[in-house]
Amino acid sequence: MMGRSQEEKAQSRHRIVAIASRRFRELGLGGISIADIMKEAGMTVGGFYRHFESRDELVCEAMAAACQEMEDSVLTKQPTLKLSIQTYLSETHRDEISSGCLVSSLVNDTARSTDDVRKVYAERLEASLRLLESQMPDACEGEFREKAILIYSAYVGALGLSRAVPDSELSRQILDVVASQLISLFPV
Amino acid sequence: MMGRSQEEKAQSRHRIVAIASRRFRELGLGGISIADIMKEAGMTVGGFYRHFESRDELVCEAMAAACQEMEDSVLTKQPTLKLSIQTYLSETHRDEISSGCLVSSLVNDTARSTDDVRKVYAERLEASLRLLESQMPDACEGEFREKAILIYSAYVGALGLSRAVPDSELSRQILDVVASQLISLFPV
DNA sequence: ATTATCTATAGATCTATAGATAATGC
DNA sequence: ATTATCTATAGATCTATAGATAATGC
Repeated sequence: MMGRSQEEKAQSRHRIVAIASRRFRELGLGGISIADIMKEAGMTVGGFYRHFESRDELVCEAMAAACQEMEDSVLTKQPTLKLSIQTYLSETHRDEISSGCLVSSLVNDTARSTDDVRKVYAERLEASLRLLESQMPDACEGEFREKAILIYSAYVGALGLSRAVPDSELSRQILDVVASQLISLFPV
Repeated sequence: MMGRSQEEKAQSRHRIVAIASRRFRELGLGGISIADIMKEAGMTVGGFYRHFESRDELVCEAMAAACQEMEDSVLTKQPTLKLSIQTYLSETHRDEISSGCLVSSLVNDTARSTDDVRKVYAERLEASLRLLESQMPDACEGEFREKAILIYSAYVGALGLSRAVPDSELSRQILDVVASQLISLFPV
């Protein structure tokens, strides 16, 4: 119906990526159609391919955007390992999947995806591991990276399990006991 | 084309469930069509709905079958905690996803599924936790169940991450460092 | 007669493209 | 003139159903 300025086009693209980034985390990489993403961005499906070459390109961009978002929020708000553990393994993080960590919410999807997707994912994982290493208290003897890998594995597993089980009591227990054990393993 | 005996029907059903159970773990719960599952079972799509009321019913049955399979193989073959850790976090388990543990390969799919699916999943998780508890060495002071939850979270996270990252060096490192740290945390 | 499976297809949905429309921007 | 978006649709695919076919089993 309308022509639009280049600035509006850039805003449209940003809106598409932001919505895709949230919906993919919530519903999985195959859980929402391009038509529905465009509708939520206030547009129709026909405009999509002037922004992206393919659906896969949007998947990569949306994952990269989710990574950047994590980078910005996490780095500033979690200065200590204890706070990082409590935040990652919180009921809030469990319930807000569409704005949460994609390393957990898309781990199965990524394993079944293209190499492009997996590379974006691995960059985010490496950044998270580096952050954990930097938060490791000096009291921790031994290799920081190895400990970071154990902590992050427990993160991804515990958050994933807490979202999968139907029993809310068990769900909370998983988050709580993994958090408290990680904290006691790596004392501040 | 043909009529078949009731015994053959039971075999057909078993074949459908066995194939679905493998393919769902490999490709995700939405990653393969009923037509393709039936084709792999040597039949066509038309016969499906005399066996199952809906696709969802097959998903539940296939997951329950995968659970039973785990129950049978794991219980007998992993008498000690150390062996359990080494088996779960092995490159073999990582690479044989279609016969591997569904708690790891379908954790994200389950979180986005119906309550029926989530209940089957939770039963499997509880059985695995009980097994881990029973393998816990007496030297471990403290609550066995809490330790089992930490170990299983690390299992699910580490195996998932090792399948998602594109770098095979990192993939192996994740499995190795999580396994060795778990073993040192819970000495035999 | 019943039924296990087949062929065929309706109806829904999804990706991607074609052509129209109405602004932008030289 | 260019282009950002729209409407419309082609072509593929998926779930579920209808009706036909050829054995089973009373």
